Formats: sequence, structure tokens, C-alpha cells
Amino acid sequence: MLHRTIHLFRKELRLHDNPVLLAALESSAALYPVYILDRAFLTSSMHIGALRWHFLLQSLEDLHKNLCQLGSCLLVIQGEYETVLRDHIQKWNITQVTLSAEMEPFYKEMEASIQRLGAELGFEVLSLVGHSLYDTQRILDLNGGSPPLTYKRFLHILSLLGDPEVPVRNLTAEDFQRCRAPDPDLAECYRVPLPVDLKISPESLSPWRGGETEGLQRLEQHLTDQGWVTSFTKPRTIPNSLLPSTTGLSPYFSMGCLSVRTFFYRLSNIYAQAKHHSLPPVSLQGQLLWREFFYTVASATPNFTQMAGNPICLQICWYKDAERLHKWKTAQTGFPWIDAIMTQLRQEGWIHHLARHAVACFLTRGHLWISWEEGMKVFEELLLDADYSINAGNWMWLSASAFFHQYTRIFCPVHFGKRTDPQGNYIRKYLPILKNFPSKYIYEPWTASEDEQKQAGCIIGQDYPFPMVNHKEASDHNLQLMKQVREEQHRTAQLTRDDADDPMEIKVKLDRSEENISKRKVARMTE
DNA sequence: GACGAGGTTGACAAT
DNA sequence: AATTGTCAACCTCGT
Repeated sequence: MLHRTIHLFRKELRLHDNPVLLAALESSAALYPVYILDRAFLTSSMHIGALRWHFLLQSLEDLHKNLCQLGSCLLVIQGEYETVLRDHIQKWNITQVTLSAEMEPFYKEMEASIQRLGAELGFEVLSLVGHSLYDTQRILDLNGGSPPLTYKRFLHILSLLGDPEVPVRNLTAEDFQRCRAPDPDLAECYRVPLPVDLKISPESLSPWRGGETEGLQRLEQHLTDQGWVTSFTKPRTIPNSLLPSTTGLSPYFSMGCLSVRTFFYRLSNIYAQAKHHSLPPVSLQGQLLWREFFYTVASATPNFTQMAGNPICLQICWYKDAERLHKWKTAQTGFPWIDAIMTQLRQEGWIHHLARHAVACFLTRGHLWISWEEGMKVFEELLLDADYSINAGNWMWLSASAFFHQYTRIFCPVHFGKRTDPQGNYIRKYLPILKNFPSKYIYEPWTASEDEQKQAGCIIGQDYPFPMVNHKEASDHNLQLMKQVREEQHRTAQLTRDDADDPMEIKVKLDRSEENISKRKVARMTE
């Protein structure tokens, strides 16, 4: 008995290594490839910004083209997903809905409600993991039900599991010929919309173009240089080169235009042919495993993307400062290195990993003492590769809220960028107002004399802001704050342990210690 | 329980 | 110039 199937694309916007799409083709007499463009859902659950809309629409357009080549097409249906499904299931006599399994709570919820709909309307639901190397549940099981919280431990568990699933075979025109494709006039009716149709600005300065085709091309480009692949060590890549020093494949993995399993095995093959190659955590495969690490921890940690109620996250009373947050977000901190990064982020939707570290440290424990959740939201909106687990995980890392604890290591907004770009070419590119400053002032233009500023055609305080904080003072102050937070946390943990059998007693003591914290806070404020 | 090692990528000085 | 060591106000985990 063959199905009449809707294959619901969500993140896996590709035809290569798509296990659930293959399963759909093999079990169906008719297949409707559908993307439901649920704007309310995408905006509220993923906070996607204009550049990400562009990237998504380009990816859909590419998917449509690739489907057409195999004799099918993509139907992009706009509307609330449950309503859309309800309408079309009856209209098309659907007996099966297939979709890739995802780990984000909002995607899980979507799958659950599709399951309920299936029970009500009488269709089957098939979902398979395709977005990560492993089924994260297996990693959790092997670690005794809880996620491994260090990378080393994580690698150890993986060594017990063996290699990840191999990619499934490529789809061919024959696969699609066996299933009836949607009518051509249906395809006409459900075209991929243009940015203007969604009232998104038609222009984008991003050099990243969405889609499987583009992703595969970039992948091939990078894999041709075997020496580069085998010697890749992440910390040695340059955050402020004018062209990306890393692969720049993250947006494609994030949207599923590229399969991580495909990349993993391509790398394995290259490693196998080489005498030496770098290893995790710094190797290219190591980067894929970092992704997997955060997926695993996120899948088993409640409230992973927030501080409150998140058991692995240090509880910190961050400042609420809308004005400073806004200046950080809009590249007006007065530190050219920070502002250049934030400008590249806004214009192109991608910045180097270490550049992310620099601005994240600056916003949180380094200088502004503003919650990592605020930074995470900005990245989520602006980064093409924004990913639920990786984004939150790295923000906790950088703010020393989880995973990483050496909070005395603070990225200096003046010196850090200088090492790899002493002339400040990166700053000159993204902050043209500073283009003519002499190199010795480019990272701290406020130290130039008035004459020198006039000469450079940029008066600090007028054309470009003064630095919003004194970085020595701010970072020293924050070190004190962080020390207090940790002492406090240590004490609370102690209390909780001592009175483990007496819940009431714990509550009383905790309340008291919270009172003490706030008292001290008041004392600090009035100092 | 004390102790030491290790932790994906800090700054700075000395070689 | 590039590597190495020190400083350090780190925490967690294993022996």
C-alpha cells in the first residue's frame, strides 16, 4: 500500500543526504514537497531578521529548482502551519506526512501537533534525524541519561558509539518518477515568494547566497586544498581577515542546505589519505563535533536558552541598560574593533568565531555586564547561521555562565584585534569614517590629537563616539562582580548540600542569602 | 578530602 | 616574528 505523502521541509532544505525524504519517496505513490511559510511562527520562535529571510528564500528557490530538475517542484504555502496542513490533507487525500526530526522545543511542539492532527484526520507521520551527526538520545543514554558537560567527556562517549551514520544515497529522477508529482499549475500557485512579496527590503549586502547548490560549491572549493583541510586549527584562523579565514559553511549547515554527515565523511576521506592531520577540538571535524556537543547538551537541559531555570547556567544579576545595549547592537561603542565586528554582522550576517568572542565578552563579563540572553537575541536576528543550541551554548561559554569559567581571561577591545591586523584594514573596511586614521591610532582613535583627528577627517565625539566605557576600569569592576557572584553561588550550593533532607530549611536559608545579595547590591550601587 | 591536572583560541613579557 | 612562560581574581573532575 503506497502513501499519498506531504513531505514537509523545515530545516533540511536539500536533496543530498536527506533520509526522511528518501523514505518518503520509497513509500509513496504521490509526493507533495511542501514548505509552509508560517511567518508568525518563524518570527516568534526564531526571531529571524531581514538577511536570514533573504537566505531562506534563496534556499527555497534553489530547492525548487533542484526538485524541478528531478521532475518535481516545491510548493511554498503561506499561512499558519496547522491550518495549512488541515486544508491540504483533505484536498489532496494525504495518508502520510514526512518531516525531519529537530531538537528545538518549538519544532518538537510542531511535530507533536502534527502527530495529533494525524490521529484526528487519519494520516501517518514519519520523522527521522538528519540534522545532526548522531541521534543525541543515544549519546545521553551512554552517559547515564545526562549530557556530558565537557568536550573531552563528550568525545569519550562518541568513541564508544563509533562513527556517525553514513549519508544516504543521492536522489535521482527515477526516485521521483515512481511518485506522482504535484500538478504544474499547483506549482505556479505556490511559487517561492520574493523578498518584496514579504515586504522585506529587496537588497542585501551579504556575500552569502542561500541554497544547497551554493553550499555544495563552497564545500567543494574548501575541500580541494587538502593541505589546508588537514592542517586546519581553529584558534589560528584570523578573525579580522577581509575574506573569511574559515570555511563559512555554517549558514548552510544551520539551514540544512548542507548535510553535516556528508561533510564529516568527506573530511574522513581526506584525513585517511594524509600523513598527519589536526584533531578535535581544533580540527575541521572537531568543529562539527562542537556543534554536536551543544546539540546534545541543549536537548537535555531545560530552559537552555535562558538563565532562569537553567540548571547549568550561573545565575547572575546582570545590569539592565537599554541604552548601552542599543549602542553595542548598532556599532556605537566607540571601540573600532567592536564596532567593525558589529557592522560586519549587520551587513553580511556572518562574523568569525573569535570576533563573536570579542563582542560577546564585551557585552557581558568583559565590559557592559549585560545579560548574555540579550546578545543571543541580537545574534539570532542577524547571524545567517544562528542556531538555537550553538548560539545559546556559546553565549553561556563566553559570559562564563557555563562550560567555561576562567573569567579572568578578558578580550581586550583594543589589543586583541591588533595581533592579526596591525594596520586595521578590517576596521577601515567596515568603519569607513575611520579610514584615514594612522595605524597607530586606528584601534583607539580617541588618543589621537585634535590636529591628527582633523587630518584624518574624523573628530572623535562628533563623527565617531568616544569609547562608552573605560576598558580597564570596566573589566576590573566586572572581575570583582564575578568573584562575588561565585562566592555567593558557592555558599548557596553549600547550604543546599548541608540541608539536603530538609527542604523547608533550605528555603529559609536561601531566602536569607538572597536578601544578603540584594543588600550588598544596594550597598554597591550607593558607593 | 586533599591535590593536581586540564580546560578549543587572554594579556603580557621574555626569549 | 614567533614561540614560550608567567600571571591568574577561574572551576570541575579524577585520583
